[in-house]
Amino acid sequence: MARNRTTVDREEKRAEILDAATDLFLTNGYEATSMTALAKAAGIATNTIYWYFDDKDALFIEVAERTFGESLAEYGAQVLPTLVDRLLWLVTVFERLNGLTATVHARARVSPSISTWHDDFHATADRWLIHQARQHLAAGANHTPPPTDEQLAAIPRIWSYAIEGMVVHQLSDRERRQVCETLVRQLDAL
Amino acid sequence: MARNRTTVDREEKRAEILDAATDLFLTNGYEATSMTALAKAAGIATNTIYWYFDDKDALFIEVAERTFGESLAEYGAQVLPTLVDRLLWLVTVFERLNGLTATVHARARVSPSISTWHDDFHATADRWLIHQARQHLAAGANHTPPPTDEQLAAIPRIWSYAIEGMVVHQLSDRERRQVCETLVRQLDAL
DNA sequence: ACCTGAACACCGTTCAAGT
DNA sequence: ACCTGAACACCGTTCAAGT
Repeated sequence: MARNRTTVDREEKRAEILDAATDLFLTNGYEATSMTALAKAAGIATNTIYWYFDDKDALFIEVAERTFGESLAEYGAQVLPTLVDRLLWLVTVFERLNGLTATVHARARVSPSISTWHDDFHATADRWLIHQARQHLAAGANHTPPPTDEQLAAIPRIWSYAIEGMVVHQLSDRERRQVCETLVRQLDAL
Repeated sequence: MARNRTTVDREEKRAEILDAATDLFLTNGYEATSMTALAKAAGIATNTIYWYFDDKDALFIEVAERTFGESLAEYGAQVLPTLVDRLLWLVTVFERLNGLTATVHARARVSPSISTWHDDFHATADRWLIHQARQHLAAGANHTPPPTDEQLAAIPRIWSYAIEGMVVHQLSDRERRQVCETLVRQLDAL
């Protein structure tokens, strides 16, 4: 029916704009990408973007969500035996987003939409990290006594801040491994 | 002599502009502060700023340097007996810079001047943090064997990323203390 | 419903002209 | 040497007008 046909077309057009935005945001950064340049890459007038998206921030959120989604899908297809490997993999996921991590933190202070998205993102990330920590500790089983929930509470924060910091400060592979190994060694020693 | 008189006047005028910039950057943020608003606050024409400073980034660097300098001066006048207290104090120093930490990371990707300043800043911070860690370990003296340099190498990075993360993500006092206590407990356990 | 040309209210920065 | 009015080349966003 016509209703359905239209909906499909709309999604296709949205996807085209998102493709261009993803490409430009990841290669040139958010601030360096103007709506005009984005429209030109998508082959439409600048203001047409506003018929499909609320504003530039909304575009950014969808780009970030899409990129993270793709990365998480790849995770299932991989074998990352150790916790150190899994943390290092997370760093590469964030690195793919290039300067977007710094952009999120800067824009979260002025944009309510990006701020709430950022909060949700960290809530999800924290759950994943605490799960990884528990799994790692259970596999080791060489500690007496096991750390309490209270003691583990700060772990996902320290880890996510470390991951963001490594990406933002562009550490080398060697330095990253050193940091991740220290993080895991410190968890074991807790 | 006239030479000297002129130099003094110039420094005074620079200081006036810096006062206005510090006030506006810290309360409204870097991006939200336009050169026009800044000029109005300083009581001069917008383009006059460019006779005293290269560009907006140069202004930012001087504001950041000045604010950190003042905070470090206060450090000497305080008594912070434990390492946890010292880390928590560092968080409040960064917090005073409001959203400027996120701005530094975002601008460092596009501005060479801010990038090199940022690198220098972290080099200094790393030396201070590693000194604090060593001092703390020496005071405790209840570990066998003491951690090697290799093992301590990642500590200043983990700490500075955690401090930046706590400020950027606006943790509560309680959460901050929890993170800092965990960081120190993990150092002791190393 | 979809798309656009033109305009709006900005932005950081430059430059010729003043004193 | 110091300061400015006016302009430059942008920016994200809006809106009336088209189809």
